[in-house]
Amino acid sequence: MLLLENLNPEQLAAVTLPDQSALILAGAGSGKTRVLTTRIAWLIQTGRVSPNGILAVTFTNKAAREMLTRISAMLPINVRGMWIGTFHGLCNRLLRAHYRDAGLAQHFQILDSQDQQAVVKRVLKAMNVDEDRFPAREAQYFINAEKEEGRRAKDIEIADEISRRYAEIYAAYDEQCQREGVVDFAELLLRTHELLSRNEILREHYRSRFRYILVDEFQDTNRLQYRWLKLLAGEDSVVFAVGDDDQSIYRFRGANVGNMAEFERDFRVENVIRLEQNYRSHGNILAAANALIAHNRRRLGKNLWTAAGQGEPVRVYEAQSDEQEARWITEEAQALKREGLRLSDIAILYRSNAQSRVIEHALFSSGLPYRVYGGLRFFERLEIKHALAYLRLAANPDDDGAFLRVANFPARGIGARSLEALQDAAKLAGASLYRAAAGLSGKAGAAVGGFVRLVDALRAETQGLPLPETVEVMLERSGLVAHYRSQRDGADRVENLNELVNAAAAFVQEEDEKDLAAFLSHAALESGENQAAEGADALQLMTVHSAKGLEFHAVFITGLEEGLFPHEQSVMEEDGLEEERRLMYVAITRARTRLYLSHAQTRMLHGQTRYNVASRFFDEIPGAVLKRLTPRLERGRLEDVAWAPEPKKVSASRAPDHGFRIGQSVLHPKFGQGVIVNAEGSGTDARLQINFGKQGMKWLALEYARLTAA
DNA sequence: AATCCGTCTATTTTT
DNA sequence: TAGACGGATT
Repeated sequence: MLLLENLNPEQLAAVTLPDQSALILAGAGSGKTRVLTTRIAWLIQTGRVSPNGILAVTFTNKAAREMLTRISAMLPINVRGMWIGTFHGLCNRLLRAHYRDAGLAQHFQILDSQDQQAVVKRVLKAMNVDEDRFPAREAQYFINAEKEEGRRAKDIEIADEISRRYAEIYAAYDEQCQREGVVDFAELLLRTHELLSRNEILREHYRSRFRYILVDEFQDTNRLQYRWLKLLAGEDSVVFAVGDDDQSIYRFRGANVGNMAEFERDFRVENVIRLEQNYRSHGNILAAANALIAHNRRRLGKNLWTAAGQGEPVRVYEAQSDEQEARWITEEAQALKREGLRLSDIAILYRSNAQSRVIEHALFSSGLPYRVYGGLRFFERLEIKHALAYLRLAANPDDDGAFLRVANFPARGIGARSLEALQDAAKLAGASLYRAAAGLSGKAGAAVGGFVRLVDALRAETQGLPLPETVEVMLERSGLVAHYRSQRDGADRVENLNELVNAAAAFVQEEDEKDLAAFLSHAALESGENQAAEGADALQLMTVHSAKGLEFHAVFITGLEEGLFPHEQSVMEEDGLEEERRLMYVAITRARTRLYLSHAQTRMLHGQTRYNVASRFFDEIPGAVLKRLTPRLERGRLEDVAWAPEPKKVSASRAPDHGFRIGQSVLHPKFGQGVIVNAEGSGTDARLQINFGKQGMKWLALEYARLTAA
């Protein structure tokens, strides 16, 4: 069969598995997506199932789109019948279809994290909660965590005053959302789960429809998502779960790798297939990755191999400072460019976003084009949020969040006092702001009344209009475009607002949907491109997390220092170090042919200079695959975190006369390798504070300590 | 209603 | 260092 050509034996076995649930351990670069999509195509082509019987779940819209495109390329069928999407997207689809059974408003809106936080804040204020003791951030986290455990406010075990209060906040928050007809991300999943558990007819309907369920990135599923799958699959569906425990890097947002083991048990998995042949990286790179990840204890076990040769060694660079590291990256990238490499095939990775600044600075000075991933995305921009708020009010006037956002934007004389009066009235009546507005009198009533009429007019005028025109009318009538046009630096925002019209047009065309509510949920569920894609060939700067799933010819992993990578906060956490190591594993396996690892002795962090020791990950990679580009500064192995406290400034007027400087590596006959982190005194009084890593931090008198420069 | 200023904080991120 | 936020000021 044409479909199955060029699959390796393991891939073939996975694709053609008989009707039993299976777990596919797919290593980095092992052709995971290919297996997933070919499996679907094979199921359909061999007549095991019609497209209608397929449910495929992914984590990102990007992955879902990719799957869809690949399948349509393989099969001459209409892919519309298949349900392929993210957990949230699929839940949204289900809830829209059964909103009444789910107890939701017909045009319920979806809150993104920002919106959710705003609702939480409003609830806290209305409850008169002390926001120092119960910060909105914490409350939001609490609510989401509880929802992900499948618990409602009433299910929470009250242990103390604090948990009692949080449970109350949770309850009030849910009531508020219900009143407004809005739903947060976790709610989409929980609501669907509750709907299907409660409603046997619906449950059986979907169970018998989706005979084949496929899950991508299974290691990233959280508890609720897993329960959701179990509920939907029932006894008879065949679940094909693809994942890689070694690439589980999202524990902090609820991902539960344990789901993999649980899946094996719950679904009586007899087939665990390992895809270990890597088609991406050269031998040395894989050797580094394998050796590193072998240091983790909790693994399902897997070893990548490649038919390609050893390739180049992994290059290691030690810089004096973060700035020098950045300059070196720039030079090296320029050299690669001269060799003919496309800049977009070079990635510069870091553990945390703050690290990008120095690098950007160096790149900017050198004139090398680059693109930074992360940051604000299209639908998260303020002007877009404002525009969407008008649309949301047109679709669902009870959306208080949207109401508050734009009632006085652009300014129309509705001040804080008017809004407070309105909120009081709404609270008293147990109604939304929009509905309470009618009962408001006086000056406030007049101004608010004007806004309500605007919303009504907007709804009336856009009735029956095509979506893009609805957006256009809204932009004009709301006064948003006029407002930004009059601002000196509003040009970009006006441009973005116009872009929203295009987004609506694209949505109508691609999704074959013309409903405003559908467009709004699309906006919430798919927050859009991370940054306008610049056509120019540019270096790719991103965190290791966002590099997952990507590959590059050359990869720089920067800031490989204790405290940074592995991050100091993770080292304290249970299992934190193992996750950092998986993160490093993900970073390494992004590279096809060239890999650079770099670290700096000195780094500016939070406005203070820190003296960092090289990451322990260097010690976990065999020296044979490494090639040092800088003179070797061998240092003690670090089992625990070690970094410098704040150094005292050595004033220039009393420059030390002993020749040692802060940040320098030294050798001590008893304590071994260390880094000077502080110094005081001079001459025979000179004392140095040295970080000996595992041996600890010591103050030594220079006169007696037999120190040598390392 | 807009702006200024001091305080606080500071992994990782998708939906 | 630098951004976000809340409170106070103009």
